[in-house]
Amino acid sequence: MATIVHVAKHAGVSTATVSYVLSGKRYVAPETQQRVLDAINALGFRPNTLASGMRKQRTHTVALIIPDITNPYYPMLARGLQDALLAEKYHVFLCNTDAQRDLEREWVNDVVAAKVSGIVLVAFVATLDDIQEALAAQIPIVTLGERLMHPEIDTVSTDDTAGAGVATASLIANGHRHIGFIGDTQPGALEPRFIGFVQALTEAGLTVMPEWCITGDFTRAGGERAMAHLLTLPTPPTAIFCANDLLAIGAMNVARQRGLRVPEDVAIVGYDDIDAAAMVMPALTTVLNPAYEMGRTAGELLLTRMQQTYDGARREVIVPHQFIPRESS
Amino acid sequence: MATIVHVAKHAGVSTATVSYVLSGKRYVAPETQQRVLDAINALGFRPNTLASGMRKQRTHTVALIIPDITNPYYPMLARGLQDALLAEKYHVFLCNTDAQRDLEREWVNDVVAAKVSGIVLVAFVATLDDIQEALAAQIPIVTLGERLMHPEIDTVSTDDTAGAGVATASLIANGHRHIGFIGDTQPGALEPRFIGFVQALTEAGLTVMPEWCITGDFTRAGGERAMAHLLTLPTPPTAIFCANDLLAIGAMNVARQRGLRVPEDVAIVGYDDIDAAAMVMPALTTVLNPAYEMGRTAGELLLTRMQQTYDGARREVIVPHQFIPRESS
DNA sequence: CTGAAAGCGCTTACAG
DNA sequence: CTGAAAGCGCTTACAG
Repeated sequence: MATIVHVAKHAGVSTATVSYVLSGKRYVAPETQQRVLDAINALGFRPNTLASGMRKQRTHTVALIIPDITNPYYPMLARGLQDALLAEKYHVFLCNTDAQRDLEREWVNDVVAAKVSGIVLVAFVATLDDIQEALAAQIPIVTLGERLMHPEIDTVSTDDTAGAGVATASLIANGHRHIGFIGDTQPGALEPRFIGFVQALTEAGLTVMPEWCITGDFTRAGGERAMAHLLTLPTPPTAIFCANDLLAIGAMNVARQRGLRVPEDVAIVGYDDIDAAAMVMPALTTVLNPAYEMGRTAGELLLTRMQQTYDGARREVIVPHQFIPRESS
Repeated sequence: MATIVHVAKHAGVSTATVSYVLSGKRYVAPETQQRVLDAINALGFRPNTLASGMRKQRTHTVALIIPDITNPYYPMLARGLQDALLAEKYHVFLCNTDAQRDLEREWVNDVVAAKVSGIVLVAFVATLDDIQEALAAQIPIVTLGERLMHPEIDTVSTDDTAGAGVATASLIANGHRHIGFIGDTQPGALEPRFIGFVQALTEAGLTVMPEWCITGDFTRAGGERAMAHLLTLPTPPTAIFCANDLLAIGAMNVARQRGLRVPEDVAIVGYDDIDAAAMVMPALTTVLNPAYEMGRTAGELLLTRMQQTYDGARREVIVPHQFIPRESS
């Protein structure tokens, strides 16, 4: 394997000059430059990224720290990030935390020790305390969602309240007056979807009926249980906004098993736009959770920090949601 | 940040000794060892992996080179790999090639230059030529599928022929005699699924009807088109084996739109067991493509090579498929 | 316009 | 049982 020393010898220059033609950090006479380039080609030289990382204490890689790549939301996020980083040829470390605090903390410290150039963090439970080492090491961080506020951490998020509002409003626009909710009515990461639902009803002058608002556990089975319960009520809602697609698909299956037509007898809207949403029958109306776009945005924010083209105050970008009307409403 | 030099001073030993207590590669007197350990704790020392990688020309990371993490098959594979590597704390690089040859080649060369400790490669088009640098650098490689045969490359694969055979046999066992196929009847990566189908019919003494074997393009739309075509035939098949779930879901949707009952009027079986397979109605009978298990196995094979606990001949492990009966057949 | 040389933080062959 | 020192392959402050 050729090193910079071989190239320097071959071109009759110092290693410093080779390094400078590679980095462009100082002027090199055109003819010298050409000789170096020729030598690089002749020897098939590839700079050893490890050695340069060692000098610079940065490895030209970005750590993506997420709960679980197996959750359908994250692959898109990962791809968006990679696509943003591709042109600059950053590598990406994939780190799964299973949303456990000690793992979130451990991965952050671990990749700091590995001298990554930047971190994209989807933290479910970590606090600022847990990422102290990264902050101290001055490694740029972008978080998804608004959990980790810090003057030097950029964040990208979506406006779930608005997304839920649009989805609910579409039901109202279709003439529904009896509208239910399946999801989480309690404070937590997904509460904004409930808030958006409530706001939309209120703005339309409708009242929120507590017995139509069910807390389910965000699985298909949870949706089935919630729907089964709603259907025992004397007057069930004619439309339901579900806080995610799994819930919606479960609800839809139960409705159809009971002989109800969707959307004629009950209209159903979900949230996220997972793959299955387009595949079920009827295809599910939903709100796209823009994972790809968020990943890409995170990558772009990170790049400006890593390349030091920006080092001002905290930025927060909100990626627009997108309502996807299909057949279930 | 504390370095090995600080630890050595603090413990009153040489850096060599610190290094040896860390690696366990030579005997260190118990008391000395204790002093070093205490110093490490006192200073919060974390070895700089970059520096050690630089010396050893290996970074304790594994590159996962796949077409696209966004394809629902690969997240499971990635997770299986990570879980296998977790105990040994290897990092993983995620590399998307979009199944393009130049990208496959480029990523391999790139991660070789980055001195990864091992490579898990899902190559769609690369040949042995394209991975020459990795071979030359003696970096252990595990490939998925049987495309890249080499005495030093371990591979893990599934027996798709057998899986397709079991799925088709289940249809025959249910009394079907008119069985169609949607997928790819031509040579290629998914041909084994057609071969398994043909073998099962042949073994049962049934004839393969060419007009019931449709080449679709492995999307839901492809399945819809194929099914629509089959239904124009004077006597359509009463059961269909589809070479993947997307195809099967498309076929099922068209059947139901035409008023046919599944499985009573047409039975349908898919392949892969993607998330949506369990969510559609009726839930899809399918064959599990054991992505997680394959990732884990790849990780295990790689580990033995990276840790040099094995360096014998090429190994090939075949991960068992699993038939998943549900409602569509 | 370019070079000589120190240094990033480890590991390990050599020596005793 | 342990240490002194070379070296992995770059980058960059210093110098001219």
